[in-house]
Amino acid sequence: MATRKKKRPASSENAPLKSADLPLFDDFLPHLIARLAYQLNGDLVEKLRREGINVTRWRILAVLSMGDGISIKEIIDRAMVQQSALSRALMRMEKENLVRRVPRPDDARCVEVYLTHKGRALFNSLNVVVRRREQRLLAGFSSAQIATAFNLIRRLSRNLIH
Amino acid sequence: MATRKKKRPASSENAPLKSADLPLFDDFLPHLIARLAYQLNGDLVEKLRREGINVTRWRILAVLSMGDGISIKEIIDRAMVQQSALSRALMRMEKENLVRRVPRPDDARCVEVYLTHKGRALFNSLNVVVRRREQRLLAGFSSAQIATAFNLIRRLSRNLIH
DNA sequence: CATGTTTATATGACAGTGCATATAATTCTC
DNA sequence: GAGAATTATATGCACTGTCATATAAACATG
Repeated sequence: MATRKKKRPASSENAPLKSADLPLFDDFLPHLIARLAYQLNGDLVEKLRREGINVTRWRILAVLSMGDGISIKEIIDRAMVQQSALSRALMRMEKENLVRRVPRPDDARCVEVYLTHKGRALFNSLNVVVRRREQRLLAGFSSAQIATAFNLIRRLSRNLIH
Repeated sequence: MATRKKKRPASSENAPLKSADLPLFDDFLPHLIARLAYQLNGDLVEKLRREGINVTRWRILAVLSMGDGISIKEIIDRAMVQQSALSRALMRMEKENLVRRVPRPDDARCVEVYLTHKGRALFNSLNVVVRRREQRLLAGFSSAQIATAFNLIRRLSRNLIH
């Protein structure tokens, strides 16, 4: 699978080409990023499966571990989960005693979400394992290169903010 | 600054956990990459929705446009879609006349998948739009920086190959 | 303060996915 | 060349996610 033909970049513009001449995606950064994220995700899924949780739940736990008592609205962008999926996920997690949902006193529209002890313990135990992915990802990088990597990803991300 | 536009929920008042001491994910490269991919994905979904197709289908079209007549097995890793999901997606796409599935003559276990004219036309029309994402992503990058970006992402990806 | 608007979450309907496994074709081994 | 093992794809089932919309609370405005 790593045996893909290389392309000459800059040889021609985006003229309509025969499909055999189109190494379309190996030179397309969004695709490379999608692939990298896909690989990382597979890695993560595998680690979470042992504990029987999925990526959505992991992200929710992670967000909450950074600060409890926030509303669903506030979780959405941090956890990268849609409102509707989040709402359901949180209800399921409440049933399993991983989180607690409490109506906000001064605004009954909002629900404050808290980690339970069980939820926090689960996060902590998983975090140890999950954190190791970074080492493998950055294997062979000097600390200067690591800094470059962080800056680059952050800058790319910033470029996409509307 | 992945999270500049978000408001901190006044961490000092309601934090049994010292969230300020736990910059858990903004300094965690896998998470930054996941976020970047998430942003890109949202972008892509939006563009594809107008044509009524989803990301899975887009990836299948893209892979096939690079070279027809390959088997499902060969599509899996290129399209980043699981075998089972792929199998079904292709059946649905065949019903909509976007692809053709033909048993391979010398090995009837395999199915050769071909783009139809309609499928190829759809890909071409979408590709024009989708390709523009890269420009936005790389806005403000010098060509040297672009080269660095490609090298970095490729290197990170390579590190995850077992 | 009745009513329209906005904001936050929930939910019905249903498409899509993943896991485990079934089916079917090929290859291997003796 | 019969039976076991392997390979490629399909499928039943449960679950998750998405879209559109419902509900419900707070806010705004005359």
